[in-house]
Amino acid sequence: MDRALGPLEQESPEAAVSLLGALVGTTIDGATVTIRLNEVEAYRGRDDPASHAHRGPTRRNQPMFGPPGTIYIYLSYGIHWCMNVVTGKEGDPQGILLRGGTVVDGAAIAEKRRDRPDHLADGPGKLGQALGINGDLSGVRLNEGPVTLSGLDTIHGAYTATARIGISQAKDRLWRFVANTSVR
DNA sequence: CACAAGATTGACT
DNA sequence: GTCAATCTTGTGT
Repeated sequence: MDRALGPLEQESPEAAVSLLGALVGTTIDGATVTIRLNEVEAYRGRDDPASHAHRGPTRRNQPMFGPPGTIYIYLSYGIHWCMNVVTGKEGDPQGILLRGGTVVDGAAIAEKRRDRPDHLADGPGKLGQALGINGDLSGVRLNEGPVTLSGLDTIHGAYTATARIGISQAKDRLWRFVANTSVR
């Protein structure tokens, strides 16, 4: 694995914190969009009822069982492509849902994809749309193709841990991490 | 094969 | 605050 992705070998709740302030990007058809992450959520496997991997491997969640640094993309509500970064040990399904961030490069491209000038990546579906991703990229490795991740080792500011959003199970686990506004 | 639910968003009242 | 859109996936018959 790319040495810069070392933090992804940790358990997903710990790795999630290292993603705050990191830069995720795509280069598709020559167009690059880069987003600084400020909101992420950790998911695990068998022990996490809210996880897509809770009931074992399926065609969809297969990438979650891959090595850290793999990306897992799924279609939410039949409409939105959402992206996860796989962490932990290969075979032990864990992932981090990228819920939000701010566009720091390629804003014109993101605005065109979103068809609006604001709210470019303040939500998992919006972030996916701004990056221009789809299911074809699920299972691809970070920094070995069109999807990049950097800045994991950067010292970031304070953050807040809250319950995850939109789930009906395991609501007591505070695995949603949001960078405090001062560091955005 | 049938069907219910879903890691969301945006428009509308 | 409320609610429809939209369709894949997973599970059960």
